[in-house]
Amino acid sequence: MINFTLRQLRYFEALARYGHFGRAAEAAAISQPALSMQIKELEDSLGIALFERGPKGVRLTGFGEAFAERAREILRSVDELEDLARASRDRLVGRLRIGVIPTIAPYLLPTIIHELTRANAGLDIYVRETLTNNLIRELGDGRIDAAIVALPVSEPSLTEVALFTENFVLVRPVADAGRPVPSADMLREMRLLLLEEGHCFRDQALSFCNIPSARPREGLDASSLSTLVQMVGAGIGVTLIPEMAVAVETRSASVAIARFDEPQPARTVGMVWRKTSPLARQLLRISEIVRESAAALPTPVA
Amino acid sequence: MINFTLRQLRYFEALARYGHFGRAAEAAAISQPALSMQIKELEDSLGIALFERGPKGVRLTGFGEAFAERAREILRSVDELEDLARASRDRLVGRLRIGVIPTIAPYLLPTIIHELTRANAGLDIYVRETLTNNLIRELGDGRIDAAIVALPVSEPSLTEVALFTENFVLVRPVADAGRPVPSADMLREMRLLLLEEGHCFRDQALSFCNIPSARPREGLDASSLSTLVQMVGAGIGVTLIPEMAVAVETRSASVAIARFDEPQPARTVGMVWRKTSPLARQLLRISEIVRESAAALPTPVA
DNA sequence: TTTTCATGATAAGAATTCCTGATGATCAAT
DNA sequence: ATTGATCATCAGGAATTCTTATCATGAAAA
Repeated sequence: MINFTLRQLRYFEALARYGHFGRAAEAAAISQPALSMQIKELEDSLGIALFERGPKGVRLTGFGEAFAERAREILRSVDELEDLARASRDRLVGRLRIGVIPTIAPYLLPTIIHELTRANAGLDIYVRETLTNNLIRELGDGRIDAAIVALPVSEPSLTEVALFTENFVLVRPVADAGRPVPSADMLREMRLLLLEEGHCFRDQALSFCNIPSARPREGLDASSLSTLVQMVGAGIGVTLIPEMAVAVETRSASVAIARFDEPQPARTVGMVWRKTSPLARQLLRISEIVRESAAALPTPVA
Repeated sequence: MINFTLRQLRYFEALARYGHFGRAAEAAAISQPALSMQIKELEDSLGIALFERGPKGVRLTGFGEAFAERAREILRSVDELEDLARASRDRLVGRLRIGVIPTIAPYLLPTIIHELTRANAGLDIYVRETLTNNLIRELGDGRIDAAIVALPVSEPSLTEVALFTENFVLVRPVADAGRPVPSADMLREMRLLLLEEGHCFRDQALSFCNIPSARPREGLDASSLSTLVQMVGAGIGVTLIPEMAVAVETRSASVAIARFDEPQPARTVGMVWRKTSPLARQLLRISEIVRESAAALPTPVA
């Protein structure tokens, strides 16, 4: 059974380079007998001589030369692998799989993807956009590395850090623009358009209005904030959207935006990952980048 | 200082493959704690986690996957290197540099090169044709691996093995064809054509005639047996050639060949190499191939 | 919940490997 | 012959690696 070690390859390389046990041993920072033994062991395990010993030094055999060529290549690969490790130690490298809920993704992702790739060249970012429940499950399965969702998640196996808090604003037809801002109770009596079941934002909006989320509601639910705003523009009703969505969603729709009186409805957005994730340190740094990116987004004047 | 071992790489590969310490340890034929320790050591030396531990097994991190890809490549190269060693153990491989003296080379080389490459596919044969002195020097310098010369060489640092003994035959003009074969003493009085100084064959011929080789001689010396035979054909004199040369050299010249009476002049041809050469075993086998090749050569009828 | 099971980590001692320093053997040059 | 240089060998000790036994943790089952 042939079985040499990287150490032997390194010693071999030194001896091939110097052609002299004493000097090669010095270069390898070991004693000459240690080098002799390792070379001998290497040759024995290979069953073929690598060097021809002479009184004035040693010389590679024909096989030794072929061996040296491949050995150097292996040592080079090993060095590169070590370099890769060194370079990856603090930087995030390779693949980052991040999940984001649909009511955040379209507004936050362009910025944070840009910031992350800028800060970490060579980082491949995969994005998964789906409902919170799915994200939590995929996080547990190791299908994604982190998720950006509304807090709290309250999974003991997950670490969660808050990123920012955002208010919800009222979206109503332009005709209503000047009218007073309705209270939560008034809102309950209005025709309130909401997202489909499963979106946490739907539950948050209902909660603000003190409406039990289980209660069946008349009217169609929308599958995206964009659709909701279009429906408001068509005069079907009113809705709430997170303020982060205002800039994007009201660009092409003729609707009026109004802030609620204090206490404004709001939600806390955070990032979560497995407590056991070895990326914990890097994920914490990423969460900071995301926080800064979010803070830099334009706030709607309302 | 990062410094991992091939062993760690192999263990890592097993764990990456099985995703389970126990099964990977079994596959690597070690205990589970031993695997745990080596993986931990590897991760510590890299300064970055390779696996994410979970209660139902382990999973590669993003960096772990990049690492695995390169690690597998390294392990593959190592395997190939071991294969190379195994394949080279008994077979002669790579480069064989062999020297042959000019009075043998043209007659023996075609056959033995053919035989050697047939027996050892992948063997590159380099041939050096020069005088014995040069061959011995180049042998000592490691510029060639073996030499085929007339014995004895009497260098204590060299191993010499006899290959075959060949007689010398007389080459004389066709007009002399029927005449009795001259004795060594008679030969001394005839016009004997010889090779230049430095050829051992010149000394061997002179020795047969009991002529001191130091004595200056009239007439031009030839640089090859071929020229000698041409000169005989032109009626300039007579000469001796090794019987191995007869078939080739008398093909196109009109000369007569005659064997001497016993004891016929002869020389022993052998192969020599450095005693320290690690190719010793293979060279001995090669010498046998050469011996057989020589024996198979057609003997002149004379 | 409590128990059980599976998984990886840790600890202690034994086995193995590796290294150092001293010495030996060989060869060449003086 | 003597000296100097070179590589091999040896013995003892240091370092590494392995095994067995045990622990800690979390998930599944009762």
